[in-house]
Parts: sequence; C-alpha cells; structure tokens
Amino acid sequence: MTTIHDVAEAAGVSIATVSRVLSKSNYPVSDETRQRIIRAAKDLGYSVNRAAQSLRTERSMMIAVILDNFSSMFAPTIIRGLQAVLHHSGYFCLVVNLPWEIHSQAKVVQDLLGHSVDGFIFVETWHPVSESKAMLSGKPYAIVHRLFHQPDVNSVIPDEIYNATLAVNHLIQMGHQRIGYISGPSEFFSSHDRLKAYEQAMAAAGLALDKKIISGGDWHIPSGYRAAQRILEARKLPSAIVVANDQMAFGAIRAIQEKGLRVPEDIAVVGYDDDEVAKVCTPTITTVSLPLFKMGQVAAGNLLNQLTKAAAPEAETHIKSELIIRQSCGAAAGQHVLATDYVRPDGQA
Amino acid sequence: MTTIHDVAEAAGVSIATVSRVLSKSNYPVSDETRQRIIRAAKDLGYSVNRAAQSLRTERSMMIAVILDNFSSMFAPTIIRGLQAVLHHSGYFCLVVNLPWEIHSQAKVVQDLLGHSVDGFIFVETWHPVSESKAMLSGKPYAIVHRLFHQPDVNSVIPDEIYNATLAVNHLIQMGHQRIGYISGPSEFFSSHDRLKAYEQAMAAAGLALDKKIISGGDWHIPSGYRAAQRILEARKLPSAIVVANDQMAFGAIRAIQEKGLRVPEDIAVVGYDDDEVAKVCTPTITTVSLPLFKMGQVAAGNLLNQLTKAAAPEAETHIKSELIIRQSCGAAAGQHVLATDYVRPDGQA
DNA sequence: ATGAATATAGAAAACGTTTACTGTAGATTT
DNA sequence: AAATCTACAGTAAACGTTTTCTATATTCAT
Repeated sequence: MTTIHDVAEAAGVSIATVSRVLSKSNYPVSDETRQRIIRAAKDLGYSVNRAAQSLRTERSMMIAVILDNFSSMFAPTIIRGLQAVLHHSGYFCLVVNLPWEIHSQAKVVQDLLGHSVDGFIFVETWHPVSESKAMLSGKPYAIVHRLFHQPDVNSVIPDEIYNATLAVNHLIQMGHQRIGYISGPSEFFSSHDRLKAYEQAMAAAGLALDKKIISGGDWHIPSGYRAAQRILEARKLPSAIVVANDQMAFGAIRAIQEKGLRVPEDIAVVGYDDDEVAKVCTPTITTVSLPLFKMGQVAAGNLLNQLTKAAAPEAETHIKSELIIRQSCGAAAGQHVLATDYVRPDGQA
Repeated sequence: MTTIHDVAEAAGVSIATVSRVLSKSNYPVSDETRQRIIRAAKDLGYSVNRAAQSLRTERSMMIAVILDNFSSMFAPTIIRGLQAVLHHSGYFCLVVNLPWEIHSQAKVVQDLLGHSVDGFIFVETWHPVSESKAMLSGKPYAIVHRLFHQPDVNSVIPDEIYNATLAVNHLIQMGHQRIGYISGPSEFFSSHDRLKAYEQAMAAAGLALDKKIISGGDWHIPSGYRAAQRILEARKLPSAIVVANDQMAFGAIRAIQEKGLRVPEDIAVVGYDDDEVAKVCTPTITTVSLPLFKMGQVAAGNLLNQLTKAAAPEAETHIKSELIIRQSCGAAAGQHVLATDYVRPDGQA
C-alpha cells in the first residue's frame, strides 16, 4: 500500500504538506504544489490508512448500526436510507446484531467503541439507550422506528397520527359512516397513536364510535382473522374496517370472505405498512406506507448534524407518508390489477 | 478511554507484558502476573484500541460485506448468516452498497482497503470480481448467491439440482405424470439448473417432456400469470406445474383459478424460494426453501478458513435445502391453514 | 532601508498498539 | 564450579497519520 510518504517523495514535498492538501481543504498551500500533490496521489493510487488516521484523530468515519432480534423486515429499508446519506458523507456502517443478554450487549458496545466508531444508530432495538448512555461514552446516537418516552432520547418515527388519519379520512370521504377498527398490541406507540388518530378522525367527522366493531390483535395474520370474526358478530356490521397493519388486514379479509361477504363491496378494508402481502393478496390492500427509507435518511442526517455541527439531538422527528390506494377500499374496485404499479418515492422496491 | 499503559501501571508490569497476555494466548507469562493483568484490565474496563491495533498488525478484524442494487430481499437473511459466524470469531461487518458506476465501485473498494478490511464478501452482486481481483489487493473474498463461471472464483450457492429435484420428485411420487414447467430468465444459473433438474427427474421417472406445457417468465408475478395462460392453451392440460419461483407460481395460480380450475385439485403447483407470498396466498404454496442463512454461514466459514488457516478458497459450495409442503401441491389439501407453522431450521422467521 | 506581517512548507512529536531484541534471574548440564 | 539453557519480563522501534511548532522567503507599511 502506498503511504503518504510515497506521495510526498513523488511530489517533492514533506508529508505534512501532503496531509494538509489531502485532508484540510482550506490550509494555505500554493496552488502549484497542491496540484502536484493531488496528481502524485492519484498516480500512485494513494488512499489514506484509516487505522493511522483514526488513531491520530480519534475519529474513525464509521457509524455503528445496531439491530437486535426484534428488528423487523422493515430494517433493511431503513438501513438503506441510513447508508444513502452516511456514505455520501464518507462514513461507513458497521452493522451489528445485538445479542440477547444485556451483559453481552455492553460488551459489543464496548468493542464498537474500541473500533472508535463515531456514533450509534439503533434500528428498531429495544435497547434502553437512555439508561446506558454512559455506556456510549458521550458518542452521539440516533434511534429509528422505536420511541422511548424519556425526554432526552431522540427518535425518528413515522408520524403515526398524520398517517393514520389519511386512512380513516379516505374512508370517511368515500361516504362510510360505520367504520370499525382492529388495533395492534398496546405496548407499541404505533398502536396507540393509530388508534388515537382513528378516534380523532371519527370525532372530527361527527361519527360515533362503537366498541362492538373495535377489536385488537397482535400484528399477526391469525389475530386479524379472529378480531374480524369478533367484529362480524355485531348486530350492525361496519361498512369499513381500518386495520392497524397489513398482516392483520389480510387475516381480516379472509374472515370477511369466509362469512360470505365481499371486500370491498360489502366491507371495505384499509391496512398499514405496505407489507408485501398487501400487494399480492386478493383483493390487494389499500394501505398506509411506512416512510422507512426517509426515516433512515433523517436519522442519519440527525446524527451527522450532531457530529459535524455539534448540533443538539432532535427529541422526536415524525415522518409523514402516504396512502396507497389499492382494491380493498373500494376506490379502485373492479379494476383488476395483478401487481401494484406503485413505486415508492425513494425509488425502492 | 483506558489504554494498555493504564493497565500496565495498575498491574505493575510493562505494556509489553499486558499486550502479550491480552492478545497472544500462548506466550510464556507466569500465571500470577497473567491473572493480575486480566484483573486490572477488567477493573479498568479496558478494551483494545482497534485503530492502533490494526495500524500495527495490518489487520482490522473487519470484513466488508458488499451489496449492490441487484441484491434481493434474500440478502438480509444471508447477512444474518454471515454475521452469526463472523461475530463469533470477533469480526465486525462493514456493510456497503456498491454504487452503479464501475468507476466508483473501484473507489469504494479502495476506501475499504484504506480501512484495511481483512476480507470481502460479495452478496448477490454482479460485480466481476474475477476481472478486478487485483483491485482487492490479495485480500481473500467469498461470493454468496451468485455464480461466476471462472475457475478460481469461489461461490456459495444453493444446490439447485438437488433442491429442484426434491420438488419434481414430490409431484412424481404423488402420481403426477404430466408435469409442466415455468422457468426463470435464462441468464441466471438458478434458472438453468432448476430446469435441468426438472428434465432429469422427468427422464429418470420415464416421463415425457412436452414443450406445450413448458414456458418461461422473468421471476415476477405477471410473467408467471402469462406463462400459465400459455400452458393452459395446450390441448392436453398438465396435472401439475413446477414453477421456478413463488412469485411466478402465485401469478400462475391466479391464471389457473381464473380459468375456472382449482389448485391443487385440478392442477397442482409447486414453487421455489419460500417467498413471503407463498405463506399467505390461497392456496398456500408448496415450495423449495432457499438455504440463505446457511449459505451466509458457509461463506463466512470459507472466508475465515482463508484468513486463519490460509486455506485455499473453495471453488463452489452447493447448499442443500428442503421442500416445504403446503396446500398448492395437494398433499395437504383440505387442511385449511391460515399461516404456515413451518419454522426454518436456522430459527429465522 | 528597516521592521513587521504574511504565505508557504518542513521537522518532529504524538496517537496506542505489537514485537524484535535484550536482560536477568534461576535451573540444568557439563 | 563454570557454562548453558530456560522462563519470564522489560526497552524501544515501528506502523501511517495529523498537527503544533518552527523556519524561510516574500510582501508590505513605514
């Protein structure tokens, strides 16, 4: 590997000057020598030895991206968003899966600090960052897609209220008056906010809530199936159901269909997440997409601000997304589409 | 951060001894001092400064995991497999997305070398490693889920022939005689091998091939739909169709159902990949799983062997997987299951 | 013409390791 | 009893940067 010494010799200058030209863009060096050095560096295929660089500067240009066993299928898209902006600023991502035991978690973080990573991004982890902030030894960090209700722990999350309102209002605008709801497990902030948005949107439209057509599940298909069965026992059936995620919406649609009713003609359904299943089932599910890529970008941006501008971390950042109209809501009924032609704004699949 | 000097002082020895105890496990150091040093290191929360370490040793304990824009939804599982074994051996993964332009690709690799990564793992990339081996400056590498037909480029891929034969033989054993086939695009080795396995298995069972019931698609749902439509124009319909992936199988099932035929009663279908869609559509699709996690593990193992034992790279490693029996093949027909209860052997979802 | 300010660039120290070399006991051989 | 070996541990150099301090030549104001 060619070092700074080789470049210095080739350009006929001292290593100090080479270093200054190659790393400090604004140090006063005559234009002629500058060009000569850049030329030589290029010719020799020089690239800086990061080990030496970070030993000296105590910065590694590496960000630890931390996942755990609860990180979902959403994580890859979030990571792409992170990388898109981090790479652009010259940072690499050290991606690690946090082990189960809190004890070994500390060890992993310790190890990462040994690698002198410049910051941490926690992707969908339940790791109690706030309590172990000392562990991070003052390095900045960001949390994506998980919310802790400590005041000084910053998170980038979907704007659940805004996004959920999109879905409910869409049904209301289509003329639905009796709209049911299937929520997620209560320990998730997303469950809470989505339900709240439903209640608020209904109230804003002057529509009544009816506990008979409000139920809950655990995010998974069978629980959506069962929740819908419970709702279908109501004397007065809803004309539409908002479901807190697509998996449960899928289960709910099955239950409705097994009851001999049609979706969306008899009961319209709207889901959340833009899950793979929503694109391929029959009918395809109208759903609220998650702004995953954007969330990654924003979290990385947050971290970069802390890193370069010594900016204070944002407390919470809420990202808006959009409603993807498919068949299950009735707006596109009769239009048989095999695969969705919807393309995410970020260009991802 | 506490350094080796702090530990040395606390233990009352020189830094050389500390280094020897902490990194060279077999260097002769009296048991008493050894314990004292380990104790001190622990008490002070010492962890080695990787920058200094890799500057000195020219090893970084980091492996570059390289993706590109063609990396599929399979990549995350492969990466988990990689990490499972790499982390276990003390390596971290620098995960990067290769940019489009070959020019900037070289730059990224150059940068990674600057970080003195110890090896490269290419995950589903089309990067022509063989041609640019010089670029990697002699570092070992492994390729996962992509096959290049150069003699000295090693790849870890599914054992397509074995796995595909599982599917075809299953149908044959169930008594099917007239079995159609929908293949993937010919530029993929997997398309080629899966088709070959079909032909061989049919021949081995003494069954004839009929071009009328063999068609092809581009991996995506609509192409499977159209391929099935073509097959359904045959005068003598097949009693079963093997489809080269689940997305196309899903499309094919739609086409069959729209024709008024039932799956699996009239035409059985078997797919590939254990795609998410195979678990949730109606009927659920019997499919050949991809040994993604295992492939990651094996590739990482290969690399580690090259790294630690200076072993020669394996040329090609073929990983066997298994057939997941669901509804679409008829073996479990009538058993209405909402979600599959199949659990991957690697414990992943 | 003198002194001060400026522009440019070199010398050398420092970052925290690893390791080749050296040193010193005590044990073993002759 | 001298010579050699062994087990253990310390000294110091080196890895490739960045950066402080210093030095020189040039420019500028007086």
